[in-house]
Amino acid sequence: MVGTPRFRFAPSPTGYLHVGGARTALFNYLLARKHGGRFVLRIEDTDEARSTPEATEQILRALSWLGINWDEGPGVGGAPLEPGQVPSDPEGCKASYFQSDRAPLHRELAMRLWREGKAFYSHTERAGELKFDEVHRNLTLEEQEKLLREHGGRLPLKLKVPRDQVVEFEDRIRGRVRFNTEDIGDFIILKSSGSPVYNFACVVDDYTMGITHVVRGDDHLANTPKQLLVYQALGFEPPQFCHVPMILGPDGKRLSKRHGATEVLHYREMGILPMAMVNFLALIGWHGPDPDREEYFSMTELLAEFDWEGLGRSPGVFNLEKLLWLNGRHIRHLSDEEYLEKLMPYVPAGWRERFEEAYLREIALLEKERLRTLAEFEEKTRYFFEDKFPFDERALAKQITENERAGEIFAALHQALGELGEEEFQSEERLEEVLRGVAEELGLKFGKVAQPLRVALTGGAASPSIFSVVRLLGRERVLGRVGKFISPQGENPR
RNA sequence: GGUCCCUUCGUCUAAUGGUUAGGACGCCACCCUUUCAAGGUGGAAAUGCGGGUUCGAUUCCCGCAGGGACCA
Repeated sequence: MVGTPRFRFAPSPTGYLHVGGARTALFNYLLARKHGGRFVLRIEDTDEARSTPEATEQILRALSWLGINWDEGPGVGGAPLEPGQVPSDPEGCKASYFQSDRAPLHRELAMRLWREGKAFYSHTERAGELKFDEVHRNLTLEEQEKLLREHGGRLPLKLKVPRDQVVEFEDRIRGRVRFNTEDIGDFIILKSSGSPVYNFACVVDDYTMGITHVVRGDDHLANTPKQLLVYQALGFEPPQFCHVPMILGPDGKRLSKRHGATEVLHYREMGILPMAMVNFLALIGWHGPDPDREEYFSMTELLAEFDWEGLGRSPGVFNLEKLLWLNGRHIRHLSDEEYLEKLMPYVPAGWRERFEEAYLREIALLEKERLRTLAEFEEKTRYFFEDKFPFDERALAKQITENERAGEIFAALHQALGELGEEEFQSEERLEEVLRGVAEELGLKFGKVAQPLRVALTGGAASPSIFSVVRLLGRERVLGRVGKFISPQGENPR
């Protein structure tokens, strides 16, 4: 099939989009863009019991959040399929991107296989009871109709799989892969309820949607020979397959909930930037052409550099630390304006109401170098917005309650800072002068004064520049907070 | 249990029939510094095991082990 390459991502809406699925979607998206192709999104909602509209909605939202936009799929082109529509009308068959809409087509083609003697009814419902059903697969159509009637029209339809044949294909990542049909056996394509089985619906849809490249997780590798047999029976030309390795949890097992968040949208709540997530996912199972290149990628850079060549074959462990690091890189890479815009949803509404935008902005920019996630902002800057904020026990002990000179230091600070007017509080230069003066006066290194002050003002041992903190907090709040610690020894003897 | 897939620092990965096995996260140290970050410099850290083929294997082949997936 020459022409525009067509890639697809086909999730089942039985739950949220997890990171493994997101990565598969991303690879397809990048490959489609790279090769001037189309990226198709198909919702495989054939499992009626477990599929929900909410899950579909969630998946679409997650993909959109990541910036993985589909050229065709829900909301983009398409209409429900007419009952009985067959692939003589290929455009029409692309019409619906919900697999459930396509059931008539699946049934139609399954029946065609039956009429052609390539599929048969069997009452050994449970697959695997016997690999090859030598009795039923050899019945004539008439005999099968009779059998079907005897079972009230409810029998599964199985594909008649040729015996002792090698099914092989060229996988884009793994090279030649071979299976023997003796290990596969006849398998169900239509359940007794009349609904198609995954391996059948998938083939019909991929083919009728004109998919040329099937890039999916290698958990599907063992499905591929079965699908190839379906292509063969239907007389359809198969697409090119590419099985990407899976993403594992830190214990080397398939990534699952017990490893922490596997839900893509959960990372949005954590304050991960979508582009950081994309960057991170791209780096599992793929590497760029230049091994010494830094690992930061923008979408533009990914689109330029991503290709088949960099794809690897061994599974990768999801490394949260690296994601957080990359997220920090992406945060710092944002322009100030972009950063502020992206940060705002993570700033408590009350803070935005009660404080001036300029104040918020300054604090936000002070933290820009320090954040690994946007959600961290709230806990890291609470002392700027609330008078009640938590104290780090160890810092409090070290710098204040167990510091013999704390009372003296705070008295001197209170005295010296108290002498400054509101205006002088706005000059970090002036503040530095005064604070260094206090240290000198007490015969202490500057840090010995700055740290207790930092703890008193922020509750912790780490913060932006102490001068910025003092300035932004302002005279009143600084004197208030310092005042409380003037005689800690007296109040709180150790 | 059957079939298939995978195996380089803790993790993501690069490379080659001959290299000091490279980069990145994390870790450690140092620099910067009022702290924490950020940034910079340096360091520790890997070819699963056993056989072959070969002058030489981490690379090719075979077994094993471990992990994973699918089917049951």
